Amino acid sequence: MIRVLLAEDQAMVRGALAALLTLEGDIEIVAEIGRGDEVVKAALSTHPEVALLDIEMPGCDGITAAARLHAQLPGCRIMILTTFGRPGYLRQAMESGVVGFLLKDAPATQLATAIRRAMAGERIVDPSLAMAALSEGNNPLTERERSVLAVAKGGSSIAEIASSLALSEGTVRNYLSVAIQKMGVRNRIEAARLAEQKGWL
Amino acid sequence: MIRVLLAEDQAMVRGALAALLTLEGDIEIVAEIGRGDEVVKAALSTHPEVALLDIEMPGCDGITAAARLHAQLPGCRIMILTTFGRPGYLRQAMESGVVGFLLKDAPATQLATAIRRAMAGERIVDPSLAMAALSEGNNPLTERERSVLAVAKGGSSIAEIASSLALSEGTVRNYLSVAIQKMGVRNRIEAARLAEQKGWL
DNA sequence: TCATCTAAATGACATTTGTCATACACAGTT
DNA sequence: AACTGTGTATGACAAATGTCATTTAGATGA
Repeated sequence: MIRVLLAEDQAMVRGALAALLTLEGDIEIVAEIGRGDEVVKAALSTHPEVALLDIEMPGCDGITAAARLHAQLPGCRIMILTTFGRPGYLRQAMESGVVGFLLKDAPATQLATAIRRAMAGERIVDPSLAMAALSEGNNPLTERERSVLAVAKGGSSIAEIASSLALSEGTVRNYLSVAIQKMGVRNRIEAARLAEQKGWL
Repeated sequence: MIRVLLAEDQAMVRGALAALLTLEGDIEIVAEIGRGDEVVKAALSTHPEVALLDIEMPGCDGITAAARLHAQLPGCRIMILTTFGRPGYLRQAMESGVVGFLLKDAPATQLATAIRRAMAGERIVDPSLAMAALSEGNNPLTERERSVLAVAKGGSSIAEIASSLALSEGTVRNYLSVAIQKMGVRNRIEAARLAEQKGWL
């Protein structure tokens, strides 16, 4: 039996995935969690061989959870199972010790297969996502541009961004302006959108 | 056996939900669809007794699909199963002939129960959502304000919104200004966000 | 018919935003 | 010590945006 930990915030989806995996004779769900910050604790007490993590979770996001889990329990194979095919996430995930990256758009049958392949030591990446990651290239934004965009995303005014980051308004405008040009969009709303969509946060 | 149609765009979630329901002895999935605009066709050929629709789907959204399905096959009990607990959606859904509204945040066990209760002629609404709908009150936006906000949501400039709706720029500014004041926010980005979040689209 | 209402438009105005040139401090290199 | 790059800041300016008073043209209704 392959011992699997399942972390996904939507209870119904989590339960459904558990049902799906339980139908496979060789897979056993040893932990079900709905928050990112409880992953490590649950893993330490249940010793899963494979951990399946969603990215969007309350507490902490799946990629952060993956990094922590990898540090604490390096023997556990971590797979990300998520809605978002942002190439930037794939890169971050791979740097966090993740061995597989599946999309919820993939057929349900692939999930069990992927788990078995992960157990066999393979790396699993959704092929369409891998292609996208290659063609996307790297994050063109600097650290500061990212942080400014992250705040701008919420719809704040320049003045609010400036005070929330302890920068001057002019500086904030500069970063936004540069980011807007780098991404070839026309205002900070589109810039924030695009950056988020690509996983460049 | 209760004949169920399942429409949900993420293949893995769809498959998992199907597995979950199939475990129940009295439920049979007669159709699985990943697009809103294929719901009616599938229903006409498989005659489900209950249809489970997600809101976010390619082709057309679940609420529109519900309205069409209700018109074509009034005997089929339609339930919305979705991520978004926007009270505005609940109202629209109820006006579209839907008998139940469940959130994916609810425990997995509730799904089968809800299906059986729908078959028994009950209306099923997630209690937390019903409360929210009551306390939220009504959509304060006029038709035009809504359409302008719907375009603004994508990050377009005023000029783009104006041409896309065949209105003058000044008029668009007026509508946005009124909407911004009605909602007590500070710019159209926040206004669009808030309106969407409340399901006031 | 007249009064009223609404959607749409206009124009004026202040504020916010995006762009750009420039400056300065600091760290790391050469 | 001089050079380079980066992060931060200023100030100036044009363009976009938000606000407001006012107008026009249809539609509705008494």
